[in-house]
Amino acid sequence: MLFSTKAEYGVRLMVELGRQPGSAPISLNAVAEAERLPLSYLEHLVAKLRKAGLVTSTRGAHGGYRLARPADEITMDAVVEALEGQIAPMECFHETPEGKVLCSHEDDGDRSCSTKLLWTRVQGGVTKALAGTTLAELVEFSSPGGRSEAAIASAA
Amino acid sequence: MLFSTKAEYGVRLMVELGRQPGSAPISLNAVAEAERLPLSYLEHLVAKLRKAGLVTSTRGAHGGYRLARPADEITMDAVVEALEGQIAPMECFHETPEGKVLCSHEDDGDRSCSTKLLWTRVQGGVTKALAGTTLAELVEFSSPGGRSEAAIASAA
DNA sequence: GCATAACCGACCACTCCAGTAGGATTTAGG
DNA sequence: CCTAAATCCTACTGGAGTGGTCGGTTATGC
Repeated sequence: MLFSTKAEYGVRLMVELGRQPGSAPISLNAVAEAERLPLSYLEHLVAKLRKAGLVTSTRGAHGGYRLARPADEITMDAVVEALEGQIAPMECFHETPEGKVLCSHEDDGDRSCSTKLLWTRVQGGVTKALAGTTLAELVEFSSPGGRSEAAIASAA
Repeated sequence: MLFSTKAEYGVRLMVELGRQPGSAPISLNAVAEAERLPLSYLEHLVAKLRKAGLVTSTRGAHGGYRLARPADEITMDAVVEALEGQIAPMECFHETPEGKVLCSHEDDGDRSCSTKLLWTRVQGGVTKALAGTTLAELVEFSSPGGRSEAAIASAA
């Protein structure tokens, strides 16, 4: 598996929040029941989403969570990265702050890493798919009158 | 990490085999020393590659491994899949023998899975990158007079 | 027949995953 | 003010997968 259930559950959580357009916050309990997911586990996930600035919370009775931004301004690379950590295809694969790609097998004077080409392409494919999908799309897709399956293919 | 070192080591192994154009088999020991990888661990990996029909082996003294096909006829999706198992972005993501994508959250009468759109796109991006890269490319890229870094970007 | 190699299976330490548990804190409503 | 509802926080745990190691068996060239 490329991703664990953290991403799976977390994305579902975000979709659930995006489904309600009202300004009232939604309790985790409501999300847990709607998606049939364990509440106590969702707590861990939503904490990551909050720390990443993707959702806001209001405490106390009638509290809950809201999207921090409109759903069409939330791309899924931010969501998945908040939940799973940095998305790299491989352990040896690091990204410098300037966005340059490094492989730890290169900088020790060795010949250039034979697998770098492959992992770079893979990462490109994943990030393009994630960054090219907004939460709004998922909300629309999952709603009863949502778009057809044909929409799945289009990644651009 | 999307992939473990099994894919990393296994791909290196394949590149090493592809580097020698001679017909003589290459011993695992030679590969292990060239790439500084533990021999006994490589044994497990090469077994998977052999079972997948990607390499052939000859036993006994002066034995070793060869690519089962020319390097430009080996695409990396087969290699990675042999090493890591079926490449699915998510546990709930199954592919039927006919190539149809199923999500286990759909077939129990539920509404269509809200995350299917996303994971389908991600998988598409990954498989496109893997299937669009041949072993021959990696061999050429890693050789001393190999192609420039500019080649990394091109995924088509 | 001996060194060299592929093969095979058992084992092991470690880490991460998925989830539970228990409590502390905050807040709306009565 | 009290209480129920909710977020928040930390610690713990069983299980699975990772990244190896080890010992032994079989096959083969010299």
